Amino acid sequence: MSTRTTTQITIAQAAERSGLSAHTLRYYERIGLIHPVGRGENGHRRYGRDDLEWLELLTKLRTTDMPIRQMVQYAELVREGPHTAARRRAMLEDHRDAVHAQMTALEEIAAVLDHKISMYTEMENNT
Amino acid sequence: MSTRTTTQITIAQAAERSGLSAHTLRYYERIGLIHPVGRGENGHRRYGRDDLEWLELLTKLRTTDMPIRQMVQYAELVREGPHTAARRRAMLEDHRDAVHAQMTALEEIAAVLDHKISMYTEMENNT
DNA sequence: GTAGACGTTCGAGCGCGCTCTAAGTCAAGG
DNA sequence: CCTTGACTTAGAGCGCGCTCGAACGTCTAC
Repeated sequence: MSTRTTTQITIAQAAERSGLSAHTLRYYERIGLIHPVGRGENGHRRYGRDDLEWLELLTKLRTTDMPIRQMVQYAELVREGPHTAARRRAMLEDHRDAVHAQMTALEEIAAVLDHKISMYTEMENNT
Repeated sequence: MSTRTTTQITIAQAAERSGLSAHTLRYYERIGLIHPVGRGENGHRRYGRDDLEWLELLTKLRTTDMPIRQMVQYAELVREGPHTAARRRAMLEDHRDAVHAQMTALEEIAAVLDHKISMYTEMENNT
């Protein structure tokens, strides 16, 4: 029998590893973005491997501007079980498309910036 | 003598062409993001070619997440005259770098999403 | 001359995503 | 014992970027 003691860490450590603040971690839990995390004897939160992986996904989605409401929805689907897999995949696909669109826009604008910058450089040389 | 009557349009038209709301246009002017725009005899704003071009730049900077404070700073430099060109170029370069960083992050995450999506697809097929 | 569409100013309000405060619990160390 | 410090909760507050409302002015058509 394997006792499931998978590297339980404190909220401070989880904060440091995830790059989020302890405040934010509690906030995420409150709003249902994180499944209620386990507690130690003293009632303190203990974060395990899975929690950290989940946080990693969350931060990826956040940095690509997925709205929190959508992330909550995704989290709910995960909690509902495997039969929601198709819907989850659809959400990820939608988001991936959004990310692609974002990238296209960025590339276009980067080009415009390069153009403007070189115009400035030219101006500076022609004086 | 050329009379300077360069296609003066109303705020509603400027809103439509720029994709911003009239409310937002006035707001941008209030906070110094747009140099005070000309007025018709009735006191109504009249937007010209230059204004529209400026708006176009603004929206590009916004969609690439340049903070409004920074854009205001840039606008101030423009108003101060040509001797600020070097500083303006520096700002654009900084922002271009930020955009590149953003793009890199997006690419990385898009890859992760693709991976997760294909895992879901696999799951669905193996049942 | 009056309705209705469009414009003006000033200031308040809002949605998002945190961020922080206050008040309390608990454990370890001096 | 008492302090220190990491944790807990509930709820208030904040910065950003708009967004909207109220009250009023102006132009056009009927």
